[in-house]
Amino acid sequence: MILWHLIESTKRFNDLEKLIPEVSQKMLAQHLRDLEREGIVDRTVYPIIPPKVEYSLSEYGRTLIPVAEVMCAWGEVHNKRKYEESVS
Amino acid sequence: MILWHLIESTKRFNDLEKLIPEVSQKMLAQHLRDLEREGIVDRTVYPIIPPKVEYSLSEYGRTLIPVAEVMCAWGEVHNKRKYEESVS
DNA sequence: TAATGCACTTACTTCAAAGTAAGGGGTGAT
DNA sequence: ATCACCCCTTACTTTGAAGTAAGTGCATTA
Repeated sequence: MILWHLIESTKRFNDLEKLIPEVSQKMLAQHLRDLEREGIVDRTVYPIIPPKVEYSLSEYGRTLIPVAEVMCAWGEVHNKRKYEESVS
Repeated sequence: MILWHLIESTKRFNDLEKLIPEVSQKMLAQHLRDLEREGIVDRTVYPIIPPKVEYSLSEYGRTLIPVAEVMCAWGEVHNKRKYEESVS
């Protein structure tokens, strides 16, 4: 989910919070830390006030894009199928 | 995991139990039921004694194969990377 | 007669992941 | 002087997923 938004472009913490309101601050921070530790996202801190922290996909993280896309594509078909099921 | 083994061939409940010893009977049964309800696996019961129940990927389930493969491929690269990290 | 195999289900327990709520540190705006 | 913004962290609670253990039903085997 987080990654999905970072594919599009670099995002700030606050941006991600707004884009994914169903995830709490705690979880967002934790997952971002995990992704950073795995080297999947890059974290850039600007030492200004108010603070600004940018997250982006690392080169390594970008290798996940095809994986995300194939999963997403399948998910859409799956949803469509379930929808058609509920209609009929 | 379950699906991964079913890609290869049709399997009986007991086969899956032996192939994936780290998952309990309960979980296996539950996941198989879920997968069946989603139409991803087919369940064939042979009314013989002792009972025989076969699970296989449905046509729909087979659409997941490319997804599983791309995920698996990425996972291998990820593991390799982590291994090389731990060596250096 | 008792034990075994197959394919589960059920009841109870445990544990980690996630939710909730609050704080903190520093500055700029009201 | 106080509030708000930004990016989190910490402490406590809750929830749901999975583990464990036992039971079921029928027939063959020892």
